[in-house]
Amino acid sequence: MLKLSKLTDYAVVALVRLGQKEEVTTSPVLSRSTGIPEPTVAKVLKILATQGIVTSQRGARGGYRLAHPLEEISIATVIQAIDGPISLTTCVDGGDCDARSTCGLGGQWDMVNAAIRNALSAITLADMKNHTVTDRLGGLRTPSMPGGPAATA
Amino acid sequence: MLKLSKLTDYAVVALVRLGQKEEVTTSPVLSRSTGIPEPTVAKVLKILATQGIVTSQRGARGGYRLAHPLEEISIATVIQAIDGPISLTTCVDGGDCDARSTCGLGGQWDMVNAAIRNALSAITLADMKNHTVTDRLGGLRTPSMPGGPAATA
DNA sequence: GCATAATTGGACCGAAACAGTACTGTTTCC
DNA sequence: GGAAACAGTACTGTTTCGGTCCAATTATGC
Ligand code: FES
Ligand code: FES
Repeated sequence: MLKLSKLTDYAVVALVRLGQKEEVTTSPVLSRSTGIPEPTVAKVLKILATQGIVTSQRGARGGYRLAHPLEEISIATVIQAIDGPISLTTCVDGGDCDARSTCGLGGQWDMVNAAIRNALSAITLADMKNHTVTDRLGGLRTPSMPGGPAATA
Repeated sequence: MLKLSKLTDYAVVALVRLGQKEEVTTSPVLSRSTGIPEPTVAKVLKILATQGIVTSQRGARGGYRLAHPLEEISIATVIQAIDGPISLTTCVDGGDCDARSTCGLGGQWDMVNAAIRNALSAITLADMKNHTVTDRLGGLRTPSMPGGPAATA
């Protein structure tokens, strides 16, 4: 369905909320603040900590804190942290595709991957917080897009 | 992992290959030509037929043919045909998100969805065939991943 | 210095979606 | 009438995802 995992959704919510606090924040507090179930938000924070997006402080009086300001964290970064690398197809530069020799379009998917990655990198968490979408997305237009109503059926 | 299904990959390969033939082409021929297993390519073609991307001719001497020229079929169209709608998060306009009231970022994901959809719509199957990437992607620049202009505020 | 409590870290398990396969039915040409 | 090819449906195995539980670590308080 080309939808990112719910964990990523939660991650963005938690990060934005975390960006509004200066102090270190614990998982239960963040859970109460966001409405996300405690174990889940804990897991998300854990992953984000391993990826260096948030810094963690273990032990009592511990918690999490943003490693970078909210404006410098792009959606792509969060997605890559949670969902793994953004590579739409299996036949990327690695190449475990079985039909690579015959398919004709060698590694042409990389172009698509780059396009998506750019689109995702252009949006930061600060843009999500308050929808001050600048005109940075102005270059992205939707062109024609055929195949709507099942022309032949 | 934010990767589209393998079926979609196969669909693009099959469609590009189909675009190189003027005649109707059968599933087994297409399978041999692309290296995709027969049953799988048949399934993909079937789905594409229901979505109106290819037209089918039943009976003996039947087969499939492109419904539109290769240049008019965007990647987004194929993805939507196979994988369903492109909606990255569960909390889109529908709104079955459980944390909508507390999360703060109302329906801000729609912006992200639109960005991806546009990026995907900007690439056609013809662009995949021979990497004649026009300057259509000129608008998609990689904006210095973290810490871009941060034009918000 | 030691016990205690709070909090993160990593591992485990069940569930759901996905990919692939097989079968049966309908349509068309020879 | 027979054969070839698409159409639709159903089933099964696999993988990934979402969620939960227990162990390691650190600050606090006595
Ligand atoms: S389908 Fe994977 S390389 Fe072409
Ligand atoms: S997380 Fe779904 S609406 Fe905010």
